Amino acid sequence: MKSEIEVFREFIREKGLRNTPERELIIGEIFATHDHFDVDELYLRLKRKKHKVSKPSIYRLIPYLLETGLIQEAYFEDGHLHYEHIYGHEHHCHLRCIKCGKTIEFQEKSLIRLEKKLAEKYDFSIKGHKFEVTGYCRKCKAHL
Amino acid sequence: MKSEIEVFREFIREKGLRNTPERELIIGEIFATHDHFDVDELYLRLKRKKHKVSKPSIYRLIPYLLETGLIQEAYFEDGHLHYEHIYGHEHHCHLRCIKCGKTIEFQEKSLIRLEKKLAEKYDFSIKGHKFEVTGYCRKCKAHL
DNA sequence: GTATGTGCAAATCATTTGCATTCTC
DNA sequence: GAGAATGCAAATGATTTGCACATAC
Repeated sequence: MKSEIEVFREFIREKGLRNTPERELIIGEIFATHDHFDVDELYLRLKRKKHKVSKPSIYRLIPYLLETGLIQEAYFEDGHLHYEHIYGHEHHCHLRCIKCGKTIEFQEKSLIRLEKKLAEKYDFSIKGHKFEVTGYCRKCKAHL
Repeated sequence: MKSEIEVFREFIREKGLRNTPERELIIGEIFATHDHFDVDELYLRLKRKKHKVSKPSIYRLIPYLLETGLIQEAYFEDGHLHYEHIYGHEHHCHLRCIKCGKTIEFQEKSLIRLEKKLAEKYDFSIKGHKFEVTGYCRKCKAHL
């Protein structure tokens, strides 16, 4: 399987754009942990490692990463979007605690079937889906 | 079935808060159409009808409406949240066109079963779910 | 060499907040 | 009459943009 960077380089080449060390640093950092991320947090992680990358460069890169399918929007919370890298993962959904933010990822093949059914019924060309279940985790529901 | 306003009045009373004509106007406007709404659009709709309601009043009301379950967040798009009224509707999910924004609502009982399964498996107390399928509608996929 | 990408600072846009005033209970 | 809610204007925070400079191709 191609690495994330290779996928991105190919995309850049096909589009006639230019690659830069900043972009590779950002992508490297996104894939450095399994966690979800948001722009500010990603920026701080890069800064901590003494990498000189500005926030606008991150904001400008995100649409391309979405387009390549390397990342996707995960959820909107605390006034901003949170993303996750999906390249190399199976598609998954989220079970998220409203109180502490704990997130569990799970796979659900039945949703793919449902997607196909909808595509047919409504004559849509499906690009993806987001299934988010919210509630209280074991610990938090005990203290409600 | 109680009207939306009655539900809200009851909530206000129980909480020891105060009701106002502004709040009733906002709620009335939210339920005046079947469409989704966002704050700015709702504000303009009220303005057009010569109703004097400020945006902060809308913003301050929304958390209460979410708490009563009269409305819910529908999706984040164009830099802000979109809501929909759900009181009196069956729970539904969205199929949305990425290009033109056309949205189809559909019901899916199987998701409730899935929710229950997850609740058991991960020991969560489930509050709700959001299932959003995105793609291109018939018209838009023709012009890709 | 060209024109894309970068960082900075300023602008924009959604949302929140402080505050004086008004209104509900 | 006390405390909530309102509207306004200012503050905040996320994101975007203009621009001069750097650099990838």
